[in-house]
Amino acid sequence: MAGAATGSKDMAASRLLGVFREHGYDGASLAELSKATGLGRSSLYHHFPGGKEDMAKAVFDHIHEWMEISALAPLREPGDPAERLQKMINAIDRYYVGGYERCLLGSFVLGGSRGRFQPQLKSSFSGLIKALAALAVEAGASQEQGFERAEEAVVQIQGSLVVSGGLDDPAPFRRVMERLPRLILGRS
Amino acid sequence: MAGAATGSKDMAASRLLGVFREHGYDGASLAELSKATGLGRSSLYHHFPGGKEDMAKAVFDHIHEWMEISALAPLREPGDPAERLQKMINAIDRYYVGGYERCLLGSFVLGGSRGRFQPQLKSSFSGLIKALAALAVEAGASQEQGFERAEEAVVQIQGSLVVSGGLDDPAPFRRVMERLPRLILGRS
DNA sequence: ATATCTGAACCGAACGATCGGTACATATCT
DNA sequence: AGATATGTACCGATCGTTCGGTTCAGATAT
Repeated sequence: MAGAATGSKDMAASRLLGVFREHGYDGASLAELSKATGLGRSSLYHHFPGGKEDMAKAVFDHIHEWMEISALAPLREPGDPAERLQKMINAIDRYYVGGYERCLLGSFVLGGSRGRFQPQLKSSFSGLIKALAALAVEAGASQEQGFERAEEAVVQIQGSLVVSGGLDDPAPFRRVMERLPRLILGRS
Repeated sequence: MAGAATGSKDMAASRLLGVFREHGYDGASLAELSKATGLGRSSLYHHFPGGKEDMAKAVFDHIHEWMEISALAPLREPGDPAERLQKMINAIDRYYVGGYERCLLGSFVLGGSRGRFQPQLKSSFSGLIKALAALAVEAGASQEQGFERAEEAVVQIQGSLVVSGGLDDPAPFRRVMERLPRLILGRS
């Protein structure tokens, strides 16, 4: 049992994530956070002494870890760029349940709590863009092209989640997922 | 002075818009809505008997009206498609202050209050997509192509507002604004 | 003309409920 | 015993909403 030390806290964070995802930061109440985790109020404050804000930070860590392991790691493996990109796309598709689930990052950006979490948001978005840009460069793009393609990819992912949510129709998200390989790897 | 009858209610709605835009639905408190409009709490309830939800609905109407007049009307005028599109792009750019201001539609989609306003959200997004699609078709695209381009345009606008907000950098939004003409009107 | 009535617009105070957060005594484990 | 974890009861602040009451322009009545 070497690396399994993150156990209970990580479990809590994933439950908290669900609540923040559904209600946003302001909309997520301690009552629901408590119910979702199965922890009483004081237990929550034991694990997250900084209160609600601390819980949200833990959720960011959780997301960061997920992104690193499930989305970015495949991009850095050896092998065919197209295959590695597809692994990441599949991970993202699973994460957003085909476009039916909201993005917590987007929710925090557009919600009233942007300022509080700007560093985490910035780090998440730029990390994602950088990893995708590296892959694009590997696939033959120039540094500048690679960055532009990567930024556009993240823009389209985020935008499609908003539009799919607004239309109550996962099709826009699905179409973006299909466009991603050509967008990142080039037009041929 | 014929059509100026929408006066005070519309004025209030535009002030309310600012608060909802900045704090989201859950984050916007009656105290701030009152301060922003200059109306006391109970005066707000006089104009919006349905309370906070009613105020948000009024804000949607306000947005719908703005979109119809400032963004969509130019698209329907006679004249060069590229020029008409550029008018709309300029209007959007002004509306989001070059990427520094949030989108209320996106905020409501990603926030906890999506279900309450789904009809309005759906109508706004699909109206925008339809108008852009019509212009694309006029510029030579097939029906299907036109719709795809229009959807992608809205996806990119929304996505760039999220990414620009997350990175605290208006550049992604600006780049999308620059890409829009080619995206809608075709590659040539 | 002037007194009377009406109703829209407005207000601050107060409501019950819930908010995020704390204190503390009791478990549970080592 | 001593540290870690949890449940209960509670705090003041703020939430969205409602209430009682005032102001004042304009219609109506005499």
